[in-house]
Amino acid sequence: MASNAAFAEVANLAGDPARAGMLHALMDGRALTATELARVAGITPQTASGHLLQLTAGGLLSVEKQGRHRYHRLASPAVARMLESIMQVAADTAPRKKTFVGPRDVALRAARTCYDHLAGHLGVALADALVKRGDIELTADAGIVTKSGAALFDRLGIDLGIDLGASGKRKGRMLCRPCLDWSERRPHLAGHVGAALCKHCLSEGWIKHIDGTRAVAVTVKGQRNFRDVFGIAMV
Amino acid sequence: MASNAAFAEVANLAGDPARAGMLHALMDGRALTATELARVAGITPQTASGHLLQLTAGGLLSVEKQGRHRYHRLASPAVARMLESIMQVAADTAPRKKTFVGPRDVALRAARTCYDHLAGHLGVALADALVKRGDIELTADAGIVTKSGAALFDRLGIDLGIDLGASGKRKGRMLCRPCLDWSERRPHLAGHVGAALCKHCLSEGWIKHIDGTRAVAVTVKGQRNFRDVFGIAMV
DNA sequence: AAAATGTTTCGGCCAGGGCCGAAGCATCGC
DNA sequence: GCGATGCTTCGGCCCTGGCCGAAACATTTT
Repeated sequence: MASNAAFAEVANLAGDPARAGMLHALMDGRALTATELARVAGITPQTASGHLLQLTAGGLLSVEKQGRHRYHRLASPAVARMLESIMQVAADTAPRKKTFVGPRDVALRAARTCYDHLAGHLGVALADALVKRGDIELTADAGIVTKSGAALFDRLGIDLGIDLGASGKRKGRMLCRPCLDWSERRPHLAGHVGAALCKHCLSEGWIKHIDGTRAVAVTVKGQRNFRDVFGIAMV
Repeated sequence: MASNAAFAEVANLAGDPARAGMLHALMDGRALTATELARVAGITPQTASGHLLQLTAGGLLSVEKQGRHRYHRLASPAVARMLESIMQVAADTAPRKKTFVGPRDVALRAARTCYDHLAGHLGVALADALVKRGDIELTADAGIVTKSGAALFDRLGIDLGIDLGASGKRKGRMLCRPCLDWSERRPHLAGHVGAALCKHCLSEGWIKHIDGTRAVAVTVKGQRNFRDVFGIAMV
C-alpha cells in the first residue's frame, strides 16, 4: 500500500528533536513566527526555516504571512490529536527518572492549554468535578454531557452549538472527548465541549496565559468561580 | 521540559520507513515473528532485529518469546491509537496521486481490521447502518450506544461488559469511540464497542482474515447476517 | 534612499544511523 | 549428539540529513 511512505514521512517530521520542539510549542493552537520557533527549538533561524518548510510541505503546519512575519500554526485539529497521542505513548514510556521538575514544568503541570482545551491539574480537576456532579459521564474512549450538564453550560452562557451532523434535525445528546493527561495520567475534557469551556474561561478572565507559554494562571476571579461553580478549591 | 526528548524519540521510531512498515503490519493486533516482519518491511532479518530492539526499548512493542520464535506485538492500545492518528494526518496530506490501487489495496479498502475493530468499506457501512437504525449516535469526537443498540448487541450475544469505572455502581450509558477511516474518510466504530463487534464477527465466522494480512473477507454466512441484521447489501 | 528586521537560499561540514555480510547463540527436531 | 532454523551481535560501508556562516531577498521604518 502506498500510504506507508506517507505515514513514515509524517512520523519522521515529528521525530526530529528540533521539529518536535516547535510542534510542542504550537500545541496551544496559537501561531508563532519563525524566529520565535527557532528560539524555543534552540537553533538558528536559517535552520528553523528549513524545518518549517518541511513541516508545511508535509501538511503539519499552515503559514500565514503578515507583513515581514510569517505566522505558523498547526494545520488542523487532526495534527493536534496526533501530537497528543504521541505524547501519550511517550509519557507511558518515559517514567524512568522521577522527572526533574523545573519551575516551568511546575506551571505546566498545574494548568495549561492543550491545543484548544484545558489540561494539567486544573483540567483534570474540572473534569473530575463535572463527573462528580453528574454533568458529564466519561469512559476511556468517549464522554457525554448529561441534561444537568447541558443546563449548567447554558447557565454559564456557553453555547455548545449542537453539532447537527448530516441531518439538520439532530436532537441527540452532546458528546465529548476525553484526553488522557500526560502529567496527571487521568482524563481531562477535550473535543468540542472542552474547547468551548476553555474559551469561556479565557474570555471571562478566569485564567490567562503566562508569558507566551502554554501554561496558564488562575486569576482571583477564576478561583472564586471555580470554587463556587464547580466546587474546586485551588491550591 | 524533559518530555520533549521522549516525544521526539517515539515519533522518530515510527518515522523510519522500515519500522513504519513493521508497525503497519502489526496494526491488526496480532503478534508476528522477527522474520515475518523483516519480509514485510523488505529488509534482512539482521537489520529487522536491530529495528525491533529499538521499538521494544522505546516502548512501542512488546515481545513474547516462544521456543525459537519471538512474537512481537504492539505494546498497548495507546500505541495503536497513535498509529491511527498518524495515518489520519498522512491520509489528509497524501491525496496527491489518485492512488494506484493494487489488488492488495482493493481488499484492504473493502474490509480490514484496525487493531481490534473493523475498518474499510465494511467498517464504515456497519457504522452507518447502526447510526441509521438509531442504535448508536456518533459525532467526530465521540459516540454512544442507545437503548435499542444495547438491546441489539444483547440479542446478538455480544457482551459489552459495561465499563464499571472507579465505582462499581456505574449504571451509565455505553460510550464508544469513532475512528476516521483513512480509505473512506468517514468514521467507523472503534473503542470497546467496536472491538466487541469485530470479535463477534470473527468468532461467528462472518468474516475471516485473508492470508496473513489485515484484510478480511466476508463469508457467505457473514453476507447473510450483515444483510438480515444490519440491512447491508454486500457488493 | 538607507538602515533595520524577519526570513530564505546556498555551500560545505560532519555525525548519526540504516544497511548488509559474516559469524555467534539459542532452540527445535531427529 | 548433529544439523536445521530463528534470531542476534559485530564490523564496516555509505549516504541522508541536520547544523551553521555568509549572503541574498523581502518588507517596514526612518
